[in-house]
Amino acid sequence: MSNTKALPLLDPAPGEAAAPCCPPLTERPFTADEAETAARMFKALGDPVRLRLFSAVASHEGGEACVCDISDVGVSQPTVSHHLKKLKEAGLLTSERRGTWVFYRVEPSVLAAMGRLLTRAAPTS
Amino acid sequence: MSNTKALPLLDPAPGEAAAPCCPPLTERPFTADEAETAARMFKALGDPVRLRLFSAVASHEGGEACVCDISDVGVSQPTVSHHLKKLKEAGLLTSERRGTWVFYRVEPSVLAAMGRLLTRAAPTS
DNA sequence: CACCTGTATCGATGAGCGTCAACATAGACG
DNA sequence: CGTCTATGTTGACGCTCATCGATACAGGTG
Repeated sequence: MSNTKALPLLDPAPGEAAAPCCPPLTERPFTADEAETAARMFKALGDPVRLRLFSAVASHEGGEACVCDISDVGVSQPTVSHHLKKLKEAGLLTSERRGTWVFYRVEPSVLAAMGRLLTRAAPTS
Repeated sequence: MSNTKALPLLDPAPGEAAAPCCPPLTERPFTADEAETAARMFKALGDPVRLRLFSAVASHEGGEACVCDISDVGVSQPTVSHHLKKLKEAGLLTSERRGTWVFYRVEPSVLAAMGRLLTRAAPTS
């Protein structure tokens, strides 16, 4: 159930390619709400296995990969599935069943939003 | 104890301002070692309170702030101290006692390294 | 020196998370 | 329809972590 439900970490403003959840970290102190939203993304990438899976998908051809292609991360198959689900719930990945295999694909706008988060707003001093 | 011990998440290559621990996420599948290193940074920012504290320091004037200026995040003072220690251990902050107060300051090179991690290598989708 | 303020540490507690084995489901193929 | 492969789900276990109150330490002030 809830296959279509994935809490978006971005404002899905139509017409805007990537509306970030928050300003750059260095621009303003985060509010409790902004911090909660952004921390969810960071926490999703805060596990080595998840980071490897995400990197494997992101670096794969076309930005998508079958589970069978990336499941060699040293943990059991249920654990891989569990982490992929977590990444999907965090809005970092989307999944699509294609015949026997399930393909995961990165959400490019989220990547851009996170990059903007860490972009130094004022590099001077 | 271990006041001077802070595991650096960057290669402290002399002469190189910011030597990132890892390539961009989209460039190559992370190795187990790279993932472990990078995940430590993400995990440090994966808590709303820590993210607020870090953002408060990063956005403060001069990139540094006294604890008394940023400790209004809804948790007790020991918890604030605990999270600041975690951020320091992750290499994201440095601390310096100046009289009565302790000032925390961001490590700019780490911020740049993390930004590079999330920089899309191939923006042409 | 006594006292006050700011910050760190300690010990405990409760919640959350990563992991696995076992089982369930989906599609392909005969 | 039966079976095989690929993937997701469930339940349980152990560990880590976020949080707090109490306490300790540091430094300024009288």
